[in-house]
Parts: sequence; C-alpha cells; structure tokens
Amino acid sequence: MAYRLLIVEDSPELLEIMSVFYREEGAGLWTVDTAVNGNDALAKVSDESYDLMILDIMLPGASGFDICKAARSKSDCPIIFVTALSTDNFILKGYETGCDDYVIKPFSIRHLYAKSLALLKRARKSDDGEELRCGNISLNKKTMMVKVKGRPIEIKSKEYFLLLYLLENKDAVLTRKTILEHVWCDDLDVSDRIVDSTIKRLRDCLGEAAGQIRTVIGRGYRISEE
Amino acid sequence: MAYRLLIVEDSPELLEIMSVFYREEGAGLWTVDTAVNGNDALAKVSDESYDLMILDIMLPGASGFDICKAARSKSDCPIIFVTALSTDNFILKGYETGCDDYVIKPFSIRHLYAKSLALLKRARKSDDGEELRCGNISLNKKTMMVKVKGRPIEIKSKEYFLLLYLLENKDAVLTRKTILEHVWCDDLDVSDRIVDSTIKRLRDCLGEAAGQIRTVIGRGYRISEE
DNA sequence: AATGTTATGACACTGGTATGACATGAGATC
DNA sequence: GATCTCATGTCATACCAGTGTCATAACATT
Repeated sequence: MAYRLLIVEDSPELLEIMSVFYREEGAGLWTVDTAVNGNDALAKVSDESYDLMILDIMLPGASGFDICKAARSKSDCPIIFVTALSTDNFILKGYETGCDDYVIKPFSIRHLYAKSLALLKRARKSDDGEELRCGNISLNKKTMMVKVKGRPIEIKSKEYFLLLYLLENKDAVLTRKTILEHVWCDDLDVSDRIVDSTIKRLRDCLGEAAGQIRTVIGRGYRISEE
Repeated sequence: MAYRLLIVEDSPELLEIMSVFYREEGAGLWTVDTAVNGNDALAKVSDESYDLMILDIMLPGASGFDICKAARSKSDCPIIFVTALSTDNFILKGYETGCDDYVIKPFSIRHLYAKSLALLKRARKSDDGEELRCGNISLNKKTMMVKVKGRPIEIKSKEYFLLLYLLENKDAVLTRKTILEHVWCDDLDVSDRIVDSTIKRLRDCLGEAAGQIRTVIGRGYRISEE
C-alpha cells in the first residue's frame, strides 16, 4: 500500500527532482502528486487526502501557510515546509501554522527523505492501518484473516471480534464489562461468564500464541507480546 | 503535568543556555534533566523515562547514537539530534538509528523549541492519555498499567486499586478507615490490618519505588515523590 | 524500659477462573 | 420441511492465585 505524497513547489526543476527521487528511492512506497501553484494545491488538498505533504511557502496564488491551514482544518497529515526563507520569524510562523518540520533551501534530498520516513513512522502510530500486530499474532481488518507466526488460522466470528478488540487495545487490561459492551454490543443480556468461554476458545485457536492473552485476576484480560 | 526533557550536551555553556531556555519559555511546561557525557546519559535513559530527548552526537563516553539505540529499546519517546556533524552520512545514520529530527549546529534555539513542540504534539496523539504520575510511579487508568521508571510491572487487583486511591490523593495522609471505605467499599467487615498487608504487597510490587509510600505513624499512609 | 504501632512471613480459605460437557438455535443441505 | 452441522451461550466442577487473618518481630514514642 503506497503512501500518498503531495509536493507543492513552483520551480518545475526542483519539483521534478523531488518527485523522481521519492518515486525511485521508495520503489513504489510513494504515490506522488504535485502542484506548482497555490490554488492548484488548495484544490488538491480539499479534494484528496494525503499521508504526507511537502510544501514550498512562496508560491504564485495561495502561500504554503494557507495550504497548511487548509490541510489542518481537515486532517492532521504530516507537513514539511521546504523554503529558502530562513529567518526565525518565518520558521516560527511555520510551526505556529501547524507544520511538523521546516527545511531550508538548499537542502539535501536524502536528508529530506529521511525526515519524511521518520515523520510517517510517528504519524502512522496513531492511525489504524488495516493490519494489527502483536507478537506472533497478526490480524488483517480488511481480509479478516488472522495469522500466527505468519500461518493463517481458522477462527470463528465471536473469537475474531474479541481478538480484534483485544488487539485494538494492546497491553491494556480490559474488564469483562467493557469487553461485553464492545464485542456483544447488541445483546447485553448474556452472562459475563461468556467472555471466559470465548477467551478459552480464542486461546485454543491461537495455539502456541495462546499465552499472549493474559488473565488479570479480579480485573479482566489483556493481550501483549511474548 | 510537566513534560520530562533530557538534554545531553558536552558543552556546559550550550547545555546551560538550552536548559534555561526550555525552563523559562515553557513556564513550567518542562522538567529539564541534563547529562554532559555519554555514560551519564545512558544511565539516565535506563533509569528514568522521558517525553523528549535532545542529544548531542559527539560525546565523551557513549555516543549520541548509542544513547538513541538504548532509548529506543525501551520506549519510542521523540528524539532530536543536535550536532555539528552535517555530512549526509551522519545525518542518515541518525535517522536510521531512529531519531525523529536532526538539527545542525549552529542552530536557532527558538527553531529547536518549535520543533520540540511539534514533535511532542504528534507523539502525544498516539499515547493513551490520563496518566497519574508521582515520582517514578505512573498509573494509566485506561489501560490499568502501572510503570516504575517507565517499565511496566505486574500488579494484583487489590494492590492496584489501593495504589490508584493513593495516587488520586497524592501527598495526603489517608487513614486506614478511609482507605478501607474506598478500596474495600463493598465488604467492610474486614479487619483494618488488611491495609497493612496490602501496603506491604504493594511495596513489594513497586520495587525501588517502594519508598514513595510513607507510613505516617498513628495516622495512616501517604504517597509522595521521594 | 514500657507501651503502642507497624512490618513481615506463614497459613488457610474463599472467590474468581479454567475447562469440558451440554443446550440451543440459526443456517446449510438434502 | 426434515435433518444435519456448526457457532455460540450456559452451567457444574475442579483448581488455584489472590486475599484475609494472625502471630511474632521490629520499630517508634513516651
């Protein structure tokens, strides 16, 4: 799954260099979209959604600051300003507008690329990709496949949703009550001993990874690595 | 609640400038801890837990890279390298080691400060808030996880709820009676010596942070920072 | 030194949890 | 529609960790 990148830069040469670099270096990691002026960029920002934006500040039409503001009103996608304006005031204005980083021209493209990866890594932590992992267990929300040590396993519906809920709250102790509310949300007139039974069945499914589901006596259950 | 910042820098003057700036500018936003050499820094990283680290690379003793690696093995706290080494190779090595940003000396401290805030903002998104902290102990009400110096510890149900009650009344002296009413609310026909036993077991769990729970003879117990 | 208070370790027991067998009911198959 | 099959909920039982009690040691206060 490629990350969507938007580069806004009014110098066509630099734009070309950057987009080629991101396309080549990542070997398909990035889908690069570009704009050469502020208004185009604004239109793209409002229409599309991106995983990372690299914005020049001085642009024909709207400025980089305007684009950043527009983007922020919609999402919190990481934003890097790339510009020749190196006075403290400009830089601080950039951060106030809500950017994540500020790179001054001339710059090393490898350096910029490394920054992009670091930023993406941190931003991705907060959003939920479709693959949840914990130790030897991985669950794909899209395909609803669960794997242990990379091998797919058979899993029934209730066990699947219980595992999903546990994984979405990795390391957290979940009480039977909370689990019931989230996994049996519709009919709450079941005994909360059902959680025990389902945990048992889930552990059976997980085989050697069963130990990752810990019982926390008096409080509930939690899933963790190792 | 203040954010814990670690600055590692072998030039005492620069270290002083930076720590003063963070303390003044944030007006209490930061608790600044410092180290002037690699080995001190390594010790601090393994003992304490921080919300942000600013690391010089060239240091007497262990290098900034070493410190970064050590920190990463334990937490994913944001890390900024600050150094005069500006060759591409060094910068890329920094990012490979897992830093979040790389600032080249000489640098603007306001710029660095703005970066710190941006990074903190992003890092905080991914963690699950509402943490009660007191000295080396932290308790997350949502995940029911208790950490000492940033390391999770095993804790049983009664001990957990006792610790929670103490932390919610940090620095206050709590009598056995009050504690019983709040932690054993349902069955009050227990002897109030049970509080002593549970305090003992809680102290055992807390290990080196056990001393934070003080006995106040004739009155009860209280929790405080050192 | 005497007295009251707390720490500590051993022990017993209770209540929460694991587990397997069984009941139920919704779909699938004929 | 009858039958089969499987997923899911319930229950009884056994087990054991967590919790409460107590006796004794250590400590604080007078």
